[in-house]
Amino acid sequence: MLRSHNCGELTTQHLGQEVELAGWIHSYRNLGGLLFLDLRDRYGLTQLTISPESAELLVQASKLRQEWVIGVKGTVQARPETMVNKNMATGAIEVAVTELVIHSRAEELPFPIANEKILAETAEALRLKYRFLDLRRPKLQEMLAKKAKFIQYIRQYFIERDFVEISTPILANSSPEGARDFLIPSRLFPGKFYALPQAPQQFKQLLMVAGMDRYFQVAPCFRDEDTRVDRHYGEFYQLDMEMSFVDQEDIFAVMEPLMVDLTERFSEKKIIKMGSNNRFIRLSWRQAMTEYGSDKPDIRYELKIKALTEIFSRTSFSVFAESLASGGVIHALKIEGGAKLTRKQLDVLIDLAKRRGLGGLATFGLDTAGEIKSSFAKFLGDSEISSIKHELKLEPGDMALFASGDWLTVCKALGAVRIAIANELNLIDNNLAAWLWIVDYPMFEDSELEPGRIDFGHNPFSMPQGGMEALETQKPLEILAYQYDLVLNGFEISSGAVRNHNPEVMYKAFEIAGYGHEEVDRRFGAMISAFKYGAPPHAGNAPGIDRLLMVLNDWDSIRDIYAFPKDGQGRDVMMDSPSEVDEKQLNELKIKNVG
RNA sequence: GGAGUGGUAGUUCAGCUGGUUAGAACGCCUGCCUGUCACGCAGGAGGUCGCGGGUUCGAGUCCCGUCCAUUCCGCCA
Repeated sequence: MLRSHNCGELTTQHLGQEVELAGWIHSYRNLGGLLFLDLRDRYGLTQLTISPESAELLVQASKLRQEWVIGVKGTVQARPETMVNKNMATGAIEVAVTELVIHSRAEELPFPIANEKILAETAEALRLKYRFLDLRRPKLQEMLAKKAKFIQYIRQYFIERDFVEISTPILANSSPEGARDFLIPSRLFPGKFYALPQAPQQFKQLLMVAGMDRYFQVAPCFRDEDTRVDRHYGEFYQLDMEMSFVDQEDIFAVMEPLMVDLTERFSEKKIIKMGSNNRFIRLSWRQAMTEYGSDKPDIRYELKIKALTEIFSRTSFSVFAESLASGGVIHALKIEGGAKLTRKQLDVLIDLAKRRGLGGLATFGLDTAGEIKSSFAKFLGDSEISSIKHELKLEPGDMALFASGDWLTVCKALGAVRIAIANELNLIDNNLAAWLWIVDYPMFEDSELEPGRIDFGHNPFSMPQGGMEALETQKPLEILAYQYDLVLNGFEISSGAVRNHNPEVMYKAFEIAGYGHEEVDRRFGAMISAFKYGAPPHAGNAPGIDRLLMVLNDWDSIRDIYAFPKDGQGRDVMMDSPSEVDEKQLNELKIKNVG
């Protein structure tokens, strides 16, 4: 061993002991005759002193620089009483060095490691290129350790409940379930491709058919989509789980206690807004969209939206009247104390609404004296005005923003405005964790690409509520699915469903979305065929592990949660991937180099 | 794919309406310093102002193009 102790463990209990430490030089302070070094390793910092008794040692040590790796032998001694550093775990002691060995030197650093203030501002591109240096910071090391414990806890939870962890293939098949695939050319079958799995969806359902009725996996998932603050490029991990002979309630009953445990153990946040029986609140998709303008609403703050279409059914305000005539709706977002918003703040909000497809926002508020301040009250009748006040329970100082137009556009735009206001008015309490389920998703939706065509709303493998009968008798857009999302503080944490395990129902559902029998067989052949040999009813879901940890800890970026993340454009700037490959490799794969 | 913002020392930034030799802090180098912990003090090195073109007597500054970075949207469970 090149050390007897680590840099975080020595205390006054070790006084007088001869110890060996090793680590990086975090900082050095050369006072001429006396030299101090802070030695750092994963466990902490320990101050080393080199005093003039050994002139040779002092000369040797005066050449040391930041981030060199050294080993020392020395004696633990108490610091003089007035020199104790209370900000340091090992601040009561220091090690008087008697022997010093330099394990390796460091060039001038591309960015400062010891200076957190400057480091925090350092361009991410540079830190990613030197990720091994960035990872020397305690914050990132703690993150990696915490993530490991987090995953360990999850595994333990499922193992204790008789779930079996099963690995599914990484070399899988292209699946037309949403995102862009990563393709891997086959050498043995030129012209054919593997795809990295976007999720183990089909495999886990096949495991249910196989009878492994409780499955889970910390599953790597791959999607070739652009990054976001909460979306890492390319690869991420899901806690994938599936159960047989269960319904939606059973999945909730397994997931909720786990999420509560994880919140309590791995974040400082207090859980709020639990529903009855201490269970998570549930909102239907339609209700969430109407009241919060989002299918992943942040309910840590109120700011609710209200549908007020009825009030204006005979309005003479032409903007609203025209909207209603073309089947539109009118919703209002009430802002308590909103009358204090400045013209400039309102303009920003209106601009946001316009970018989200609205013509604008109409304002209706009461100043502190109770007088109406509104951009459109002059076009309204008395009964409309009193209905607005009554329905929104407007008090002096309050204000509401009105939007009219197509239902979904109004919902989404007001949802964006709602979030902007919460940020602007500091309504968000980061000490809270607000969990909820969004349920009753529509099975189908109007295609955004081809108006008039019908697409799956969410996941084609979900069981329609009402089963075959619903598919045959109800209007497609009115059919709901047993589909549920788990939401925390405005982030979608998980998505899941009761699966459709009946081949006939599946063919029918696909038929409605415009897929013929043969096409379904071609694309989902393995699964459909398996369902013809005795498939149990099953359901599951798959929380994103990285995103969950990020939200629980208020880490700013999903990239903080990976040891070696890709940058904003999906590159690994440290390893320089993606990169070009040898001609020989391309030839083996029968790929022509077009570059 | 679209839009916004930015690019000046190793790093983080300043540089007003165009004007002499482009600055600061930290880091780096040299010297001094025996209780520092953001050590202190003195001195020094370090710059193709992203790149190309243009306007001008004169461009880090203005204009055009281009590349790169970054945020949001599109996309995405």
